[in-house]
Amino acid sequence: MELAKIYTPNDVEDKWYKYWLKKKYFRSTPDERTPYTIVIPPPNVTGVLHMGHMLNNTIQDVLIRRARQQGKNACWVPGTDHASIATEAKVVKMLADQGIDKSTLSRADFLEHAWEWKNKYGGIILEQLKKLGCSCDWERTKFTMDEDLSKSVIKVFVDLYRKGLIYRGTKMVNWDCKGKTTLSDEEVIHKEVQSNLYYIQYKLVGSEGHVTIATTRPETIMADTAVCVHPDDTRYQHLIGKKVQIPLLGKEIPIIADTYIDIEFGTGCLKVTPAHDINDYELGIKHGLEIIDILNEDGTLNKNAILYVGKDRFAARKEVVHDIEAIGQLEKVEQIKNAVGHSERTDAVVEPRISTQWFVNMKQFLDKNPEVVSSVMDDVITFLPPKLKNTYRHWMENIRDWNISRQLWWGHQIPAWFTPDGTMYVATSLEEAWQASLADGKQLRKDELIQDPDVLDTWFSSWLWPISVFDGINHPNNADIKYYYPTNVLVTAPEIIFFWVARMIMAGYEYQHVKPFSHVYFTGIVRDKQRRKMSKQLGNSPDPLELIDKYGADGVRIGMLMCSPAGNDILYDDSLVEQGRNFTNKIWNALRLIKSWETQPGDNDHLNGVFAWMDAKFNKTVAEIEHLFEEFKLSEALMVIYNFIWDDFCSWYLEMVKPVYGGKIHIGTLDKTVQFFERLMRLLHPFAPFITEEIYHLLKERSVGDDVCIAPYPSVKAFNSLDIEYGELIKQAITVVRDVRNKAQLPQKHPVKVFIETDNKTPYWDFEQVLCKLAYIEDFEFTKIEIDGAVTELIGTDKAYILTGVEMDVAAEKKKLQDEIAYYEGFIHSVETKLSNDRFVQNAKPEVVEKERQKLADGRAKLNNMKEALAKL
RNA sequence: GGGCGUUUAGCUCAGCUGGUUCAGAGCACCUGCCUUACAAGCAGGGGGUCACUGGUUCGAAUCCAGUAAUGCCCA
Repeated sequence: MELAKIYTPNDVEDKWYKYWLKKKYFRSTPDERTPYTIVIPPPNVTGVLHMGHMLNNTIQDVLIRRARQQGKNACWVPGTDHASIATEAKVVKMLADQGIDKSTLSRADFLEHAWEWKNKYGGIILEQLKKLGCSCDWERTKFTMDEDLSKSVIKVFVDLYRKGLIYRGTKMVNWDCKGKTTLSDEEVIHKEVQSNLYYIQYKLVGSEGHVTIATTRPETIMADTAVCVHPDDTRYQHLIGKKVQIPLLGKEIPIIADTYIDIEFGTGCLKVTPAHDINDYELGIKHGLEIIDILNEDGTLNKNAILYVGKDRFAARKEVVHDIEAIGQLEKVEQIKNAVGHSERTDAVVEPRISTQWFVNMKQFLDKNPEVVSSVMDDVITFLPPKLKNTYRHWMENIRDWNISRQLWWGHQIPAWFTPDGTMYVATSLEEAWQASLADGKQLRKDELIQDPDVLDTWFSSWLWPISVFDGINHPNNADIKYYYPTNVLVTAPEIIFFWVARMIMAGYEYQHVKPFSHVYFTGIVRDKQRRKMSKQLGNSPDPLELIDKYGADGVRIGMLMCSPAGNDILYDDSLVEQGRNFTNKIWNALRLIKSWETQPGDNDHLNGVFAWMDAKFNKTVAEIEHLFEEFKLSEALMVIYNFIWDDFCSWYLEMVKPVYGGKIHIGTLDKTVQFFERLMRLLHPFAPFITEEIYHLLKERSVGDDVCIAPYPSVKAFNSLDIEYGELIKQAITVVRDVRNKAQLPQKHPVKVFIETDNKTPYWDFEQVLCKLAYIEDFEFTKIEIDGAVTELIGTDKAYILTGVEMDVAAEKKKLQDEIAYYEGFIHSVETKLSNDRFVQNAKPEVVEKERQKLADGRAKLNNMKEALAKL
């Protein structure tokens, strides 16, 4: 068989992915096996695969594939969410490009366009996940606006409303002028920016003089309804109760006093704008001030502003400043740094705005479900890394009500209907609402009931995800939800901790009375080498599909995972995926080597030690990996496998069993080797699904259904550590001999004679041929005496005399020995000091003391050997 | 301003509830090799006062306190 010299992943990957799908290996239905469930954190339906997704989904796939191999019923549910704001924005833009203005469309027409768009472009990301090798049960693919999921959302809304956990209220909310909708607090990103602090004079009414206020938002002066000072502030005390005039506008407003004012900040005199600042709003309520809203939904000034009507808030700001300066009432401008809220989706500067919205009463919700906090704090749900528990608790303790209404069309329309007299009916359908109104004695036609035009926050759908994908809201006891819930692990980014993790836990306890998942694995953020977050705007992110194309999905997966412990950011660099690709190539070439061997009968007893070593070491490695998986240390587990395959298997094992040039291999050795290789492929498969499947099948003919994808994952088995010790000793011996040659600048194959002085000849007997082959030893013997003219080296506590046949550099040899003697003398000294310290011997644990004694004995033996050798020189 | 974290090799990170002269891995770097599986490779090698200061202890990278840098979240 001809195998390419370099591994080419592309064909291999497509082939096997199709094969797995055909065999329905990713399909899961409830049965008697233990379930292992992961629900994908649904990406936006508008989304395309980015580096963060790659990392996140690789981790999920590793976990799910391993579980599948372990014989669990592995179920990974894929899907997308409808992303109200982002999707609506895209559709609006698409329509605008076609010359259609959204405002000219009816809601129904708009939604038709939106669905059309979704069906055409939505879910690209799911196709991309297939390229990455993700083993989702695609038959279970869900979308938050599917019929059953929508029903779940409406049902939950009505239920929570009836329980008094959802209310409608007028409050100061975050307004996104670009998206023209409110946002929840979590959707507002505070960014530190340079701002101007304008000092503006307000003239006193009825007397000379003025007060000066400081503001970063001068365009809001038209909405001022008071000026406020601290009652103890001696600068202003005499002015309390008087009036000032708003510049330009000339309107008179009172000077009020409140202890809320920070005397130190600015001038200690605050303009109060109840409609456009949350704190001012509170002040306004307290002092009964008028609330004047001067902003339109798109951020332009409305007629209430009287001046600058129709102008954008930022344009108005400039003009206000300019005009105030012109009338000499701009005192000064200072540069300050302040945090300004931006919309997570549109990046528009968020305006505080009074409006009537729907809220979830979070405090009450948590009081009702105390497990939401305790489950995380008590590790009923474990967080990885655990440090995020604190963040979680802190948020929970300072939680504010969740604004769940959005002024959009794309999403779940709020199931509340209003009668012409303003009575509201919350119900799962118009029919139900109408019936309720009839019961109230209202004589209305159905079409007189008007539904609230707003939709629900997308997160109000996705918080139900672990339940709703199994239809557990509509059918609480169906077979799926009973079998798959709670899920095992949620893999997500730390940025989502409040949006998702927290709220999924809330929904889980409210509706299933059980946690939604047992573990939450927080991935890091993928950044570039300069630690900048990867983003489209910066253009610092590679295209994931190009990467897969160039390095192979396995290479990319390995590269991404190699260096990303839970919670740590990953600093992406091409060299990572390059390393991944190199590794796949290494494996490929190991296969090529094995496939090139021709077999012959005979015996291979001389390799028994090698087999025993490899076997024991494999089992030891499996145990290590098992342990690392338990702690979700996937990077480390991968690294262990990487080293085992590259070093132990390729660099040592294969070299040991490899026939000499032109020679043939014993059939039993080939069988053994194929077995080892196969076990390694099973071990590696969760990380690199494609190449492992390919190799698994190239290693030998397989019967139907014998695929690595479902082959048992190697389990922990007992092993004899002596087998490992012997192998490691021989490796050391080989290295020592090579090193002697190297130091003497002799060619690698320069023949040498080696004499070993040892108490235990077994390892040398077991490995003699291998030792001689790899170290190019011409003649190997045991000895009980010094060998003249030989370089002396230690292999553990054994002594090796190496005759190179070349005059040795006595001075260098002496120097080497002297250095080592000095080292061991120091070592022995330190151990002796420790042991002669009574307090150590008395206080330390007995096994620790025993260990120290052992160290001392070992050290002394070695020292003696070296001293003797030195004396001979 | 409040809270949480981090600081170990040039880079990215391991180092569990103190106990091998404990300082480790991968990458990068240096030296020598195109040795018929692999130069996407092989054989070797150098490199760190564990941020700083003090404390606890027989013993500290590890525990405690303070300092300094830095990051994240919230306001």
